[in-house]
Amino acid sequence: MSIEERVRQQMELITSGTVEVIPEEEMRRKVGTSLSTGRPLTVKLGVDPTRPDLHIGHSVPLTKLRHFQQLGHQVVLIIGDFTALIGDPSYQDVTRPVLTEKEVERNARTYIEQAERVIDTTRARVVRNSQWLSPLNFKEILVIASRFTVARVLERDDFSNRYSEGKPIGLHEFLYPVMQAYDSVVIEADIEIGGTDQKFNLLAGRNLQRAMGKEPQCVLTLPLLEGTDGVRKMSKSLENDVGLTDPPDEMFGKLMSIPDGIIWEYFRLVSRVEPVEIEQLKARVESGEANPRDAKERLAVEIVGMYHGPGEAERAAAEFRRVFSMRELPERIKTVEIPRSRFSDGGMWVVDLVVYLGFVSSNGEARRLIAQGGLTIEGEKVEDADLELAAQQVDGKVVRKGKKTFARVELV
RNA sequence: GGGGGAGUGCCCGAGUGGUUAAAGGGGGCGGACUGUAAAUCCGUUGGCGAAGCCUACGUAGGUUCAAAUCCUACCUCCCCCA
Repeated sequence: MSIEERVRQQMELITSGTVEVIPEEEMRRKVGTSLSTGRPLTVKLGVDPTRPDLHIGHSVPLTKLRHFQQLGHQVVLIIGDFTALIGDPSYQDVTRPVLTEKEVERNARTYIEQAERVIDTTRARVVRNSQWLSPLNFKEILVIASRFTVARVLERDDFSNRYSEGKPIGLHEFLYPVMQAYDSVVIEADIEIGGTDQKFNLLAGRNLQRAMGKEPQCVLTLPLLEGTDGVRKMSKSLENDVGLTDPPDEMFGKLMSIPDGIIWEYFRLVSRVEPVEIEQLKARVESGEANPRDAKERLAVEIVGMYHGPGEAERAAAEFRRVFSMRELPERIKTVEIPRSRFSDGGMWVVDLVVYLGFVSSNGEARRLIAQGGLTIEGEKVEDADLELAAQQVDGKVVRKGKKTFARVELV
């Protein structure tokens, strides 16, 4: 096969699912040079260990890294343990809270573990940017920083919005893109990938490399995954995320709760279902032949399968049908032990029971729950908030709050 | 260094002496409906075994029969000028 043909093949996989490749021609040239010299390209992805968990949104760039691995290139995962101390100001409307080094380190470790679910970390270089950022002295920092201008940084919407709204911008936040750019200089990245929100930071790397006499990297941006609310970008802090370590049932439920409108985006970005098949499925739903619920179920099975295996995915699907479609009891219900002593004088007050089970955090909330008909014991609705329960009325019985919270009581 | 402005419940935000546990929205919780934990609609959303009583509007004092609202000091933040 000719070099040109192989370049074309590689580019097809590389550019699939991307938003922008900047500049595309240069990327093609790099791939060509790599193929003809046998030298793999260095592909960089930087992640900030500001949070202890990765969610399926993070798997979008990780999946792209895996594509590069498949093509034989060298992947570098940069754990931004140093940059995390500042926090990326991209698309933030407030200064991020400062993390302690200990928190960052703990997050960094879980990041690596979780990245292993998507890429082959044995073949990837995993490095921490504190390695080279931490030893820099003030003079060196000034030399690097002088390659950037305030006007340039202020062009960014996130900064200019905050600025015009009178919100504070820490001086250190200006240095964030500078540091990320310097990472590219140090590891001599050929390509850096990131979400579209990273475009400025990614291009900063390209500019700094050029300014410092290195070959500038190409930049590849990927779409941001919307959260399960279908409105905002997926983020743990917005609580609209699907965590990579979420248990199967929870992961499944969260995926079933996404609005219909973003089903296809999820399929494209975080599942392994082939594009052709996605299009067919979409067409069937749009023609009314198939139900969106079924498409969503398919999606949930795929994704849960990726992280927990197909067996667990099927189990979670069956469980979901049972609990939410059929309104039956789940297969596994957590058991809560209650000492018999709580029943000593006559019985246990329902309100106490609900609080004890951890269903609510106050008596008032328990009363409200009962008043609104959201509490059942062994399938029977509790109508009276003053109800006293005898031991045999609850022992071994299933208490249910709303649709999705269950506990089996066991007296000890 | 000078001048001005702001701090309200989980979040945003209204309220400038009394019917204010505090409008409205978001989020949460519950219910109805369904195709699902979508969408939509409705209810609810400080604590106390619920009577009444506590606690709450940056912090501490004060004025008043009565304070989120007025006064004083302090803390924190922001803006403008230099």
